[in-house]
Amino acid sequence: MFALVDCNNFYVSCERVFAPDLRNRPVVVLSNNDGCIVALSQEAKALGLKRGDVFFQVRRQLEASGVAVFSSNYTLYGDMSHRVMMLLGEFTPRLDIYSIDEAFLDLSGMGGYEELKPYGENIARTVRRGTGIPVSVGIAGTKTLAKIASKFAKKYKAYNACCIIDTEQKREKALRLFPIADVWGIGRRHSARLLSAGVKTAWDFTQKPAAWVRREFHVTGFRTWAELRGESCISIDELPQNKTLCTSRSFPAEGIETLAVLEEAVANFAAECHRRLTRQGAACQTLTVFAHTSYYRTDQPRDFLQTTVQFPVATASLAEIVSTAVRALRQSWRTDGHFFYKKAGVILSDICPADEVQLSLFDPTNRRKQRAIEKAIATINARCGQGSIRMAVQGQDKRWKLKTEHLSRRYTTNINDIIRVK
DNA sequence: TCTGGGGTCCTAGGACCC
DNA sequence: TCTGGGGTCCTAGGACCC
Repeated sequence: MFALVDCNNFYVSCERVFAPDLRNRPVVVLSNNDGCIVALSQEAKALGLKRGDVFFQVRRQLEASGVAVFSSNYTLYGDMSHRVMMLLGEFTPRLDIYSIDEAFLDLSGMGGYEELKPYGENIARTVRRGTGIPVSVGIAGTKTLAKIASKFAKKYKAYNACCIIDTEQKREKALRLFPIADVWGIGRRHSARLLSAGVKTAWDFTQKPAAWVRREFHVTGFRTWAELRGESCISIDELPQNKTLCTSRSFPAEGIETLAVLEEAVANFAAECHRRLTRQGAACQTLTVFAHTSYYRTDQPRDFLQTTVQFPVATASLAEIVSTAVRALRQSWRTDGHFFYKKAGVILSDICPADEVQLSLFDPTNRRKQRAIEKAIATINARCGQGSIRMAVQGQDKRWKLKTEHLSRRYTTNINDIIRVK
């Protein structure tokens, strides 16, 4: 059996933990740059607001309805996520962290309903008590069915935060109620095609012949079909390793027009990529830098820069990654025009474990010395805060900084922001 | 004025090998 | 008239997820 634990309206719930007056009030959380809505409370959904709504277009409506608005505070959400996952880790030796707000637990060896139901309820209670975050738990024999069970647990209060699909009768009943478009693995395209084939619910899909599903929806669709029928095809992945790693941002207002400012931004993106790369104990062989103008502006010249560089030997070095990114940007910078770059980013790919790097006979770099320096930097940054030591090209003033006009405090990660109880 | 940021997997088709 | 059979690797693009 698998359990899927899903945090309810995660970003909104994180904000509510530290601002209890927001309970029962409509709340939305915005994307970077306060661009669009990425998370909403139930009350906000009831007002007709949707994920993806563009902030400046719905701003008046938000003000008129008294909706609480937050810029996204990833420092807070990341830390809260970590706390939730730590608690979940105590319930199973095999935890599969699927996203910032979801994780699968391997419950193999557990007993029947009488044992699972209190166990699931206990998971929800423990997370709620330990972090303040409400969660929904779904338990079933496949990951796809567990996802469906968690949706029922979230929707109907009577489940007491834990829904279990453990018999054929319950499976059929659940699938007959479940719209095909909401199934994990069925996106907009597939659901449109399924609807035109007369498939409205998850149950309808399971009644289609295997050969048709395999032909029309390839192996991924076929796996979803089999999982819905109770055959487990997607296993627990305890240590997912990134295959690519990307740090990118949109810039506020007009964007960036000078190379110096863009260089500083790209250097910081590269440093962030490096931080995430080394946290996984990995190295990368390929680096890509890109920058482009706004897709929405038709009145300005457009441009898309992209340069990819192969490292001679896979690297995990801050200096090498940052300097290579900056060099790649300079290389692709155009001098024959004047552009306002609205977004830029750094992508690391061909990622492998740092201790499996293929060395080169002709590599002139002193890797041992380099590793010692990197280790010292990492130690100091861990002790004194990220960015205490950084590359000079990363700059100080962050001229490319994001717009975050509705940011909450870093309640859990900065001593100056800690909540005060009077 | 203003429109997010991060991933994975699969397939088809081209280029190449014997 | 009639153009083999078996592979690998790479890339672009599509579909999906949160």
